[in-house]
Amino acid sequence: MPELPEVETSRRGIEPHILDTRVTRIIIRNRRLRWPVSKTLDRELPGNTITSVTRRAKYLLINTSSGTAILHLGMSGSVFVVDHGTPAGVHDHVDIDFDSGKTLRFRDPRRFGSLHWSTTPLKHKLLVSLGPEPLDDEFNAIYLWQRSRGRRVSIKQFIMNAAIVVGVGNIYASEALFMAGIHPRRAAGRVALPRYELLVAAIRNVLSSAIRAGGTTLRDFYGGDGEAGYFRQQLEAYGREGEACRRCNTPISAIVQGQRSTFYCKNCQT
DNA sequence: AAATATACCTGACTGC
DNA sequence: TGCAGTCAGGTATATT
Repeated sequence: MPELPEVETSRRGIEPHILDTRVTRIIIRNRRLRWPVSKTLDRELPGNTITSVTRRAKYLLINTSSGTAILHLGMSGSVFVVDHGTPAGVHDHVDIDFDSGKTLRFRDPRRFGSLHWSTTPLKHKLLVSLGPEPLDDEFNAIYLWQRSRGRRVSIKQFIMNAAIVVGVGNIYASEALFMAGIHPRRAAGRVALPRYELLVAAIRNVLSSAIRAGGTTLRDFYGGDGEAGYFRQQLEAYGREGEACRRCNTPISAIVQGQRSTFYCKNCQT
């Protein structure tokens, strides 16, 4: 599943292949993604040259001088570069052809992904209310502490709220709270500033090491499926119910919060 | 306003 | 071996 590190890895992977090349056509085999893909995209994208590929939260922004394609990979999406004419599979919903002979292909079995066209992408409805990037300086302990005052929502749901901070998915939320020693059910408003220092460091740490891992295992991303469980072996809490905590040997507990599974150590996290 | 539930979708897995 | 049922998960949106 594409977490922020995989989206960033995808960005780094595709950009050199499509930068400064011109879109010759777009083929949309299935418009029924999370939202129907508008025909505006078919009309506006072809003919433009790619100026950069950037990322905001888990959105990939494929920029041209006259507008931006906004792509979200959802739960099961991936993008990769193939040669023109490579046969498409059943879940290959969109192809963007370039004058280089290459095709950028979007594959998404569960169709939770989305694709939009915008001339002002950062003001797009989907992006305008997003919180800071977890690896930027404006995401820090004081910021989190201030935003959390008076909030009774659990700390886990708080850090997964994209209006607070983007890019912390279900897996990394459990991991970061484990690293910081904070109980996932604790109210966000009852976490003290020093513990937010630990939490911010943990979030940065887990995301940046996953980006490094992603860069390694997704090396042959193009044409591959890119779904390798590159971070599996590094997980300390997620998916380890009943297994020994690596710190204290207490069996890891599993609970459900907001319809999502949470894993934690009831001895180490308070 | 904040918190919580729901919807979207299908591959992988479980139990009969 | 097949089949029905369950689960997973990002996030906008609806509901409480």
